[in-house]
Amino acid sequence: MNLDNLNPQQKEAVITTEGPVLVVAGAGSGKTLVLTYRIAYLISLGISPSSILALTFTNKAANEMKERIRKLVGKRADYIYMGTFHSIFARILRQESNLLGYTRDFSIYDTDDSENVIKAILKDFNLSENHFNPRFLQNAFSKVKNKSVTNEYEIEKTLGNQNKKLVELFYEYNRRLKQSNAMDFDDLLIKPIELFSNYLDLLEEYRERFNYILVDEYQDTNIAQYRLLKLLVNQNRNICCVGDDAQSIYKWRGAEVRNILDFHKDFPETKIIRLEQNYRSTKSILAVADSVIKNNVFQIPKTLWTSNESGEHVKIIMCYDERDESNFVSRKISELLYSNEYQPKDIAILYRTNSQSRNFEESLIKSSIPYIIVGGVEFYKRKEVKDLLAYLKLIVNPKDDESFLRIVNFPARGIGEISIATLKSIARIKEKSLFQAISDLLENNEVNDRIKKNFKLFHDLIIKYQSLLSQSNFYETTKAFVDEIGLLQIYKEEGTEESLQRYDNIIQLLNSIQDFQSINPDKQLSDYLSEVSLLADVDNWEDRKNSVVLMTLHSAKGLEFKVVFIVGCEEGLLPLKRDGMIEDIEEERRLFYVGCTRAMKELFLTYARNRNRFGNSFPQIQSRFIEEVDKKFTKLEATPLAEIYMKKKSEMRSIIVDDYSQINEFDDDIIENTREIRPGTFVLHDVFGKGRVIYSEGYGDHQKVIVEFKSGIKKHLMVKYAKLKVIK
DNA sequence: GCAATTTACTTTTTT
DNA sequence: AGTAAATTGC
Repeated sequence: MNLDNLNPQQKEAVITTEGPVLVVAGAGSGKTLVLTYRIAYLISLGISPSSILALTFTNKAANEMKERIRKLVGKRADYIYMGTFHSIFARILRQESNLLGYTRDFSIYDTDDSENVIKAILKDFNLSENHFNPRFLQNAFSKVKNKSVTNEYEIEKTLGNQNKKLVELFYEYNRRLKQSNAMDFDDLLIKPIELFSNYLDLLEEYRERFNYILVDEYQDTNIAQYRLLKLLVNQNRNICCVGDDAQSIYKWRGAEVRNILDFHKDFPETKIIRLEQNYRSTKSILAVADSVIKNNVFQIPKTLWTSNESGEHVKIIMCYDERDESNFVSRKISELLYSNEYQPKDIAILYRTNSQSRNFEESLIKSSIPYIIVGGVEFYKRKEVKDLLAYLKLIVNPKDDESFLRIVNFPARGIGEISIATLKSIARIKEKSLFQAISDLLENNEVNDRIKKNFKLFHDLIIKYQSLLSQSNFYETTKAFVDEIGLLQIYKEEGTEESLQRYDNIIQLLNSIQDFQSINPDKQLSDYLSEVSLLADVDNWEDRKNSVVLMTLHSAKGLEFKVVFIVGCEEGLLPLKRDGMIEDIEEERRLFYVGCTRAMKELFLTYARNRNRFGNSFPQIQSRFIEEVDKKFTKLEATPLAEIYMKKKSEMRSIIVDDYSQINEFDDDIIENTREIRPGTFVLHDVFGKGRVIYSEGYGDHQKVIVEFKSGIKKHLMVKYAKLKVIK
């Protein structure tokens, strides 16, 4: 194998195949390259691909890596065990499920499902949700599992509050999941630990199989994952972990940077390799990122350097408000696209919270810039999608109470609150799942016939499709099922924009089932459901679409773009403040660092003077991270609106100190004016006819635009003289 | 039991 | 401001 295009450290990381290796890889230092080459190299040495276990952070990363390895070693790449911790161990758990008292068709509950289970428990225990916040409990339970603590005292300590009640609820929660033949995300990590600790011969089997273990994004593994790794590593101790403590951004989810620091304690013979040359970014971008991250006290000292050119200055832009901010970004993107230096897919807009995407969506539409939002209300969390999936889960796993409750009366079939309460009490007495308790309800003389009839219909429906599923392929069965309950018809008849969207989503879901079946002809419906539950937002993003990408800073981890906009760089937003508290300032700083280091050529940092939150506008202060940036590498700018606002504000201050009403009136005027003619606007010109504005600069009498007319010619015009009329 | 209206809550970040 | 939950009226 040819390793000539690797630098000495990268090469060492590739060819040190035996024994524990820790690769401390700075941002953009070719970490993915090293992992792909390392795996390909192992295979070229004659090592069986199926003895390689490669754990990544997202499915997307796994697929990309597999694709790249395939290019190097061909078909053999298909046999590598590669995927996220969750998906790999879900697969193993399905195989060994009976040892743990689950069936192979167990359901996977997402965070919302878990929260619903907790709500149901609180109700049954007569506890107020005000006193026991379900979301808090869900979070706390997850923490216990992430830390993989098992003894009661430790559980109590982790749950906090010295509250025995919480421990009781925790046990009840797990009991109910087990009874529903369901696992939550964390179970997918701790159940394997349980499995391997109880069945040592089985552990030995897996240890032998996975002779080479590789872990990507190691800085974001939690204690449970680390324990799992330690269990699986065999006497050869061929484990290679790649990570960067500066990019650890999932501490809130239980990730432990200590896993990096402590690695050599468990593996004293570890070879530590540092990758410090950055191949991705310009000097300016790297310098900006570095000047901020060095304010963190807790970090492994390292010097990331690059031989790339200095490049453009990093731009810091002050905006008036969030709409001005999104308009600026759209304007700038039009400009970048117009220069023909960049394509839409080269550009990313990164923000701290999903809710920030809305304004950008609006302004990008107005400017006719193709875009794609990664995340937000994810596809698989939408009501209609979850409903259909709940039906399928119930058909596959009749013990799944959560799915049962979700769809038992949707579409409406006359099974209301009272009917369900009756069924619940029967289920509790008989110690059966809700679905299984239906047959008991039907034989119960105290239940009236109307209720019985409704349950009977529902029961027969599910039974029918259970048997259909065993007879024909699951896509056909699902399709027939959707037709029978008239799901598509319901949304079609409603006819609102929202329900048509839902219609499309159901179609899309059916298509994805069909695709899954044709790609994996030997797999079952439960495999599909499992895969779908473990998809991340980024996994669904097809970058071939050539669109500007909008996503959270978290989702951007591991990706790179030629141009990056980090928006909303304001105190309270980035770093994010909640309940008046900033959770963990160093983690927020690392998040900012991750954002900056995604950029290859150009980086824009924007902030707004005012921002709407919960319907009210609040004055904002620029982020401390912007203060920390070494200004030698930046250029400070302001949007026209922000400039006028600042000027006006200082003038006003000298005249009337407290009367802000005049500022607001003034603001409305200028906002209206600059909004009218902007990139994307269609205009009519006396001489040139119809055209579209593709670039705009300046404001008022100084506003200049570039218009592309129908004839194809582009004109630079001063709005003041051009007498443009806005059309549509 | 169901649809329509009112109220409450939301903005962390995700497998 | 926008959405989900809760409450009311039929």
